[in-house]
Amino acid sequence: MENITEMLKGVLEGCVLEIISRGETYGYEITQQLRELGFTDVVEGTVYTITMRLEKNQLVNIEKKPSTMGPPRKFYTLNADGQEKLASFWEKWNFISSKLKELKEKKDGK
Amino acid sequence: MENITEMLKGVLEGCVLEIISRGETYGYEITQQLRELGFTDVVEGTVYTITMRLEKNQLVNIEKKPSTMGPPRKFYTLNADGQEKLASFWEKWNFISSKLKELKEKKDGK
DNA sequence: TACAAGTATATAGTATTACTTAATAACGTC
DNA sequence: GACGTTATTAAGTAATACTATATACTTGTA
Repeated sequence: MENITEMLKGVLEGCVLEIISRGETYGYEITQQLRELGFTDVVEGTVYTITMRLEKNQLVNIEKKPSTMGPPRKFYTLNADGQEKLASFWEKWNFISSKLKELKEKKDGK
Repeated sequence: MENITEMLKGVLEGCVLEIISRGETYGYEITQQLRELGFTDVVEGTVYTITMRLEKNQLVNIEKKPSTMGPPRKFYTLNADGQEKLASFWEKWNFISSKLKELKEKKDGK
């Protein structure tokens, strides 16, 4: 499939928020989960710019914990603002998704 | 609803391609159709940057015709490359859409 | 000891895209 | 002629994902 970068804009951050909302997790693990989901080309750098942004916008709580497998991990959880942002993300996604569905169905003559 | 700009990236161009594929049309009319679809905040300038890009990437045929309502209109139709790009757009959309659905459904415990 | 590989975080710089704003122009009508 | 609608264009901005790279800790192994 062709490059999906542009279409991921605004979507990837929502995915990260959703993954964090499932329970405490850290950057490297989030990257792996995104790749498992199917976004196989997502790399650490991309996820870290997102988590940095979440920190900067104060949407997450942070707790640093040691790891037996490498350097310390920064665990994230959503705070109230983060949950609000997540809800807003799904709202926007549902809106666009419904509009695109409308457009597509018109195409197929349904 | 909050600003959906970022989420429209990569999506709006696909919508324009789809609208053109329905039949010969021009920038101003495309803008109106997008607004009717629900993207009420889309303005001419945004659509023209997209049609300019389509021209530059040679995805459209262009025919200039006079209008009784104002200045001449530039009518667009999709060429073979444009249709390919449109198909690629829907492929990418279906992919991301299915992944997001997966993520959302896991959320709801379905 | 040295080195590679896996885990983990961080950051500077780039490309793409939608948006903002404004200019220009043709036409009808008041 | 002024104004509203139709219609195209262009310069500049902001946001985001990606590229590439650096750093550091642990384990295995040669």
